[in-house]
Amino acid sequence: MDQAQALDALSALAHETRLQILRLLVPCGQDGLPAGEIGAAVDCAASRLSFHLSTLEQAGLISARRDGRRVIYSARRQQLGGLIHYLLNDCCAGDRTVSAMCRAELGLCG
Amino acid sequence: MDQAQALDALSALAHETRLQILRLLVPCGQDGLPAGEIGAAVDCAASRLSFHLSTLEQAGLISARRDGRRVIYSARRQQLGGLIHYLLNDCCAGDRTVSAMCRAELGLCG
DNA sequence: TCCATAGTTCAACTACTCATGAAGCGTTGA
DNA sequence: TCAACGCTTCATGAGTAGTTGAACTATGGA
Repeated sequence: MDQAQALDALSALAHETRLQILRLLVPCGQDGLPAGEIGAAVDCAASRLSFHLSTLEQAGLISARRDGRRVIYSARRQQLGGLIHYLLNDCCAGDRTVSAMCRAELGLCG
Repeated sequence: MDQAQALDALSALAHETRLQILRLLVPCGQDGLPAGEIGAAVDCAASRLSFHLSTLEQAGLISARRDGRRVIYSARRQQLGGLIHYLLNDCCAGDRTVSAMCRAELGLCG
């Protein structure tokens, strides 16, 4: 992930509804959720939801596939990992204070 | 860090100049850099720079102190770590794919 | 006290993002 | 083939973020 991609991803995440959508989709893995269920969960009108989903998709953070008349969205977890990787490595240059904050989450020995 | 703080931080980071500023400040640690040097490094007019610095400061990502007639800015690395922690833990719920992407940066044994 | 330096704040403008409702497109079942 | 469903796209308007240059504040030195 380069700076331009990271900026796209950060912009996409910097919105309450879209962050909510991602938090909803990550645990669902590859199965994902249809747009309608996402809209109900985040209490969002169809057209607005579609806008937010397309923003997330353009940023590479989610992907869509059609299943009959429904469209299933799922989180692209590699891209999310890539963003965090970018923040840690390229942006924070492996800074000790920053990385120490993250170790507990990753079951580390360091 | 809660969702509101994370959203502030993400918004602040989602701008090329501000991301550049942070990448500049992190390696400087507590010493930080005066506004003038930051402006020269990121090629940014004074008033615009001041605007971006205040955005980063309001988001809690940098802090300012006066030194004579200069104002020294330094990265608040704990907040940066907190944001990454939030993305890993609260947003991605410790997802395996996401955390695997980050392990290499942290010198992990897992 | 006066001037120069270092930054910040303000006002005006531009550009972009977001929300809304209506119209449109693709799919399914009668 | 027609209506219903699920979702997307479009047009519009409101609000917000970003840029610019001028004016302002604070500090230090002559």
